[in-house]
Amino acid sequence: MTRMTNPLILKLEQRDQLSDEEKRALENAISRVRIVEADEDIVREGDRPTESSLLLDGFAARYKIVSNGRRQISALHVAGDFIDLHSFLLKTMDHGVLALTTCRIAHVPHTTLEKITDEYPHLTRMLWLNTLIDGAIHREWLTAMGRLSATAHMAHLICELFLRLKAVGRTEGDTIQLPITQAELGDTLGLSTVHVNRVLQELRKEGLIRFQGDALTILDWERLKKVGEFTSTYLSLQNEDR
Amino acid sequence: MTRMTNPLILKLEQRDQLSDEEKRALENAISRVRIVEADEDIVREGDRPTESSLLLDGFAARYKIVSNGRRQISALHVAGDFIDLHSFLLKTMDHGVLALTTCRIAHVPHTTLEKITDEYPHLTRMLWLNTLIDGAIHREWLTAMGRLSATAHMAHLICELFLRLKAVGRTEGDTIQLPITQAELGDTLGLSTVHVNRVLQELRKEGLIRFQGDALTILDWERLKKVGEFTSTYLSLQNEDR
DNA sequence: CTTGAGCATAAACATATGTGAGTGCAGCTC
DNA sequence: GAGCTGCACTCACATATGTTTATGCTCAAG
Repeated sequence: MTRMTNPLILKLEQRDQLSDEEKRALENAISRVRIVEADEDIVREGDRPTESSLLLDGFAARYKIVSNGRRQISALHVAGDFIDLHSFLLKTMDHGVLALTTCRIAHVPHTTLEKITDEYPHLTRMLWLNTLIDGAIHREWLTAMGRLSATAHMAHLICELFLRLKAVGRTEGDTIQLPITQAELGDTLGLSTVHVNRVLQELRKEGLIRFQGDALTILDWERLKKVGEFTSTYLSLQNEDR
Repeated sequence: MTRMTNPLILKLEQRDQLSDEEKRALENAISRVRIVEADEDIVREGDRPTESSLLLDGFAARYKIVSNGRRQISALHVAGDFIDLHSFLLKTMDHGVLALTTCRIAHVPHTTLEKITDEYPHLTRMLWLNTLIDGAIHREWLTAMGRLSATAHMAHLICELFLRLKAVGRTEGDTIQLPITQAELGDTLGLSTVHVNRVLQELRKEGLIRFQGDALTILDWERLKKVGEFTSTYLSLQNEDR
């Protein structure tokens, strides 16, 4: 495998400086890299992992199945996301994580994480920050789900994904690769597949996006933001002392 | 004020042991206590707090207002909850926090939190855990909002609040004091006030709850859990080494 | 004792979104 | 190149939930 910047480091460095020692500690934390194929579980509900999974490449979704078989996706993960860092302290997974595409995953043993919390306070805060941003995204999704129309909600999600992918260098101009089916989008937004389709058509008709195959292009960022009532504050994209 | 167990310590000790030194560090972290009246903001969106607020008594809500004036509540907080611990690292508040009742609030300066992360790794992990549980609750709410019926969602919320209040000794038998209006419940569940009323009537008619004034009594826990598809795993109520 | 505010409740009606069933295309496999 | 399979996409119809407006309680203020 070619040596390239770990996307987690890329992600954290947008929020605060990391010392060389901290970066080394992170790089060394990775014990092994694994490939998970699309539609396979990366972690299952009820598992008690002894290591956490860092997504190096691909798309993954945290999800939960409810009684009538319906599924809700509570988070979408992209390169650089520490998928189940929370299992380090929460111990038991209360939801599963699914690979939406082929995923390249690095593993960090919980014992290593514990050592980091013992020895690197600032790096610990940065990992904590990472989970706090996940929480902020959850809150934003709750607001969008509860109080925005389906169309606005979809626009919001697209804005968010674009910025998150941009933060880890995964955009090409105004285009992102979004290899997610409409059914999966429905499970993310809490909508039916049919309605996802209607909503996407509307965004297309309004000239806000183009979405063919996996390539999603943002045609009018300002209007898309407005439709989705999107502000990026919650993503904490500023570099600050933390 | 009478000296009584800090509800945060109570809350954390359900999840793992705290040493005397850690408890002392927590007690000492509190710089001043303040009363906030019902319907006042505790923190406002856009604020950059230099201290975090710990709720000692009362009910508070994290909320966000969207364009047409509608409001979404993304979290309900009870005694022992560290309302905006995340502002320690996220810096800028992306939402406001409102007192739903008169609230007694302790303040912990961010500088003190930083010192704790430098000196008390295990206590740091416990505070981190605290924010992780908030995140787990967010995910659960997302699932309930996206994929449960309004009635099930309400039942779910009631189950959760009951257990969370029980964990800090705020239940009397099967009854909790829930001084929250139906409009506020609507903003929490993403429903209209009218529909909240319908749904509560249904739960009453089914003999699952009694809810008069502020007193909410659970009449049939098992059936309420079933209706709300509630499992408590996500609340991490087990004591474990963390 | 009256007034008014804030809520819970109600009924009639409106609509965003869900459901079920089906079509057609693009890319695989054999 | 025939036949699958997985998706995007459509249409007709169903329904959960929202909206508007109004009523009546309860409790505090005067």
